[in-house]
Amino acid sequence: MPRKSTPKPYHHGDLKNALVAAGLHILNEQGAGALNLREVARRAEVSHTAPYRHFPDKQALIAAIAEQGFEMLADEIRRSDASASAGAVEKLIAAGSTYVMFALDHPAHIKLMFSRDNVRAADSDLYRISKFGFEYMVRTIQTGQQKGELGMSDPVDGAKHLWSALHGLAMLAIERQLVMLNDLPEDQFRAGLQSEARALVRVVLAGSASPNLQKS
Amino acid sequence: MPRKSTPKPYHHGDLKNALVAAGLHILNEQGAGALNLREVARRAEVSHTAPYRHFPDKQALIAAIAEQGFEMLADEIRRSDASASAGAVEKLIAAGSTYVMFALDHPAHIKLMFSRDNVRAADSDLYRISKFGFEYMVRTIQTGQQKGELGMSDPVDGAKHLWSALHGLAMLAIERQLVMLNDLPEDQFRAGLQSEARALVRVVLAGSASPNLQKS
DNA sequence: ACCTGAACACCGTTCAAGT
DNA sequence: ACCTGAACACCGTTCAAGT
Repeated sequence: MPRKSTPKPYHHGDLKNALVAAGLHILNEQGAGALNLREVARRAEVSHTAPYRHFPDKQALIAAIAEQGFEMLADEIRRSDASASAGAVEKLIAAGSTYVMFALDHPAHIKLMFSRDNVRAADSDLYRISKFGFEYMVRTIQTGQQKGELGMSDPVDGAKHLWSALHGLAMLAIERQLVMLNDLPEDQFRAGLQSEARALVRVVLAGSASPNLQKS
Repeated sequence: MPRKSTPKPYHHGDLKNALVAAGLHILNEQGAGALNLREVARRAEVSHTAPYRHFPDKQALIAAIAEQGFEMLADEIRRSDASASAGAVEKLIAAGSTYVMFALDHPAHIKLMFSRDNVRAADSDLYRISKFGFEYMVRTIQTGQQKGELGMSDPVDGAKHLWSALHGLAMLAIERQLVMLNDLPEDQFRAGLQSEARALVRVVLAGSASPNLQKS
């Protein structure tokens, strides 16, 4: 008899990806506290030991979920680059805003992505993709300098400052540490944070271009 | 017979504080993964149910540990303020560097302090002390403006930008995301990060003072 | 090759007792 | 008032079996 289209979704072919998808779902719906191997197995409808056929331990599954997160973030940055207008400043503002909005939309996921406790360093694919955002900023700054749109001295320093500022804003936002935004309704929180992100990129770019910064 | 000076350290008087101290010790020595109630009880040499006489649940103990962390951080910022020279820029650079160095010295602790998963919002003492750093920056910026040392428009915006940048740098540093520092030996990592923190404060202050930042 | 059920050590929490 | 031991539900991981 021919297989129906939805009887046993995996159980054989693609359990590995199904487990990652299940983990992602749990992370988004129930948060990091609910992300455990047995729950993942339950959602994928396999026994609680089945995941061990595909991942050596819990950390390996989490690393795979983190990698998927960095790929999602890289996709969004590429999309933001494509739809932003041509100038380097505009592209950096768009990418910065995208980074912070990604964090707001996937708070548990981005915390997991940047948690050394959860994510082993060993995986080189994970390492590579985790640097995408930073390298995008370096490249965009370099291009902007060549076109005379940015007055910054060192692109790597500039990207470091931008990334620090954006990452900090994102983390403080998802931990509800930004008092001025906390009491706003969901949609205004989002709009307010986006505006903060854009302003922050402008401030860092302006500061990086400022000539009178002696070393210390 | 008279009590010796070290036989049963608590068991009565101050178990609550002893539990917080034990938790702190575990956090610093073994990391967040090892911080659980039974381990805390073991280190305090009481039964694994004794903590429930002082904290309703694990989260309450963690909130107390977080509060202690914010108090330690506030102390360090006060110390930094006292020893920095008089100018607002110097004070902000010193405080920013102090913030980042605190994170480097207590990585598990500061992650716990800023983790909404672990720390309930309910405790008003905790809430108050958690705002100390931000409010210090607002006050210092205001003073600097009054003395004409800072050209910034809004002190709250300035403090927000500074805090975001410093918090981001601190988090990225402790998660070993700053590639350019990772391969350095411990002491050079520390020195490099401190230099980054100081440079970052200068950049944000310069950018905040920059006149040509139109709203978006 | 891939999956399962029993089993072990461990944790958070509750509860009936002990002093 | 404060502390303890037994007990329960739950998790990560291992292992001997099953198809």
